[in-house]
Amino acid sequence: MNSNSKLDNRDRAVLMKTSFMQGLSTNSAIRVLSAMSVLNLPVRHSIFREGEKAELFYCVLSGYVRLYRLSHEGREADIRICGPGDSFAECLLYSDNAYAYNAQTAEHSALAAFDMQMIRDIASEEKDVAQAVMASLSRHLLSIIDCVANDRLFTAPQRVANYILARCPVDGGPALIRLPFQKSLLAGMLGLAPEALSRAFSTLRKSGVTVRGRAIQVVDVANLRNV
Amino acid sequence: MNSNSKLDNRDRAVLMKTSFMQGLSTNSAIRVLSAMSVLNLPVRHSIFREGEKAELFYCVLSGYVRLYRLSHEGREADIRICGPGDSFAECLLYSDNAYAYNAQTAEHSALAAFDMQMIRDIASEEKDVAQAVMASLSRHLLSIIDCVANDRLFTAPQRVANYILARCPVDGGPALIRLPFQKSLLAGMLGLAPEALSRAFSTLRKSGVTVRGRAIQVVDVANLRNV
DNA sequence: CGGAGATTTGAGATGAGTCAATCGTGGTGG
DNA sequence: CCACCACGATTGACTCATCTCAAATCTCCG
Repeated sequence: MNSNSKLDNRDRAVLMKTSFMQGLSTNSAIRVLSAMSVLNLPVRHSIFREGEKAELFYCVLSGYVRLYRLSHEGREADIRICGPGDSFAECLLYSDNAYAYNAQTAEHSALAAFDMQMIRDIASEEKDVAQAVMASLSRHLLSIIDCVANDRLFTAPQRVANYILARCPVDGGPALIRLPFQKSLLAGMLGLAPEALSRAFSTLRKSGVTVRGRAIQVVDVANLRNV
Repeated sequence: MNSNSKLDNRDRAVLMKTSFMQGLSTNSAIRVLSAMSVLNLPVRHSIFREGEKAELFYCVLSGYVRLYRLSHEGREADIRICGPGDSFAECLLYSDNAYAYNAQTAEHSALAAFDMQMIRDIASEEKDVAQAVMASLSRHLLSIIDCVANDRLFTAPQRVANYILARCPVDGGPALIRLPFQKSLLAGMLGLAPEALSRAFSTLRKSGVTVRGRAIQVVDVANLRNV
């Protein structure tokens, strides 16, 4: 199950477009790749648990990964959903050495796993690698700031509308988008119970949002912005 | 009001203990200091607004700074409260060039303001500066992850108990701590309305927490952990 | 000591979670 | 190709947490 494998062409293409690896010099890219190996994991497979010693960080090549925390009573709260191109746990490169949350695959997924110590060493020698780390950290910080602000400012239907709008290619008129994953994942991502997401969708029906399976149809994007 | 001034001894001591500046070589520290100036700002003074072009990032030397976002209808949500030693807006060093939130002083405060472009240049030449930036970003990312997880997993009294426990010097028995700022700031920090914080404190009374002004008394720290 | 601002308290409204039952759907195997 | 099964999604009923508004009280600063 937990098979290590060579980097195939598709994975390589995704990896090089990652915010972490894009823009690296050839030399740096080669060095970074030598600190990496590929994992192919089945659905719902634990990648690491909170508190474990952190020796690897990851980039998602395909599939989706759920980062979450547990409460004492066993309730789960999602912190971030990572899709192709996203990296996670790089925040531990220059900080604590224990993972701060649990990570598990939400689908069958391919991951690039980087050896932290090796990347630390490379980053201290290659400026562009250090810069890539900083860019990646900055991006995450900004996206999680959005998450806090959304949680605190908006209701469930508003957060769902925001999510839809952020993925609509157009500024006005009709749009049709497809969820890249199950609704229960989206619910966790928005900090909602699945039932709450469902109700949010049905609230949005009167704003011109129709949901059928993973397909979401918006009558008028401009109108949805008023929610 | 917005007076620039020289770095006095107390400010200098705080600045050098910042996660951003501690551990820098003498040479790097000198270069970084040359990219910095000190601001003395009165209470409730806007430092920057969301969307403005970002040319400076900051370290708090004394006082407190509130980072927050506004909803369309004008409601405010705090994202982070920064105290002495904390830095903010460094996440824009290698990312967007517009501030992602509003910042205002919550008290009369002294700030160190760093020129982003100059720090970027220095970081590309001095490894230890780049490393300091990464360490600072990592720390923030981890702390805001805690914030999301707390919001999503815990109720108001639990979040307040967590806050108190994190500041108790002892593991068990009685403890006495002092809030470093107004309760309304703490409320925003925990994602609560001031009324909700007040009610949370009164809920915690039966767990041995007594509040008088800014003084918080805990009968038995070990017991509070059960909340 | 006075007064502005902060905090507390009460009452009511609302958003979201939980539990349970039902519905739909996609995948599997006959 | 169809029937069935398992799991995800939806809906309803209810509970609980937190917000809002308003009034009363407290506290700290000048």
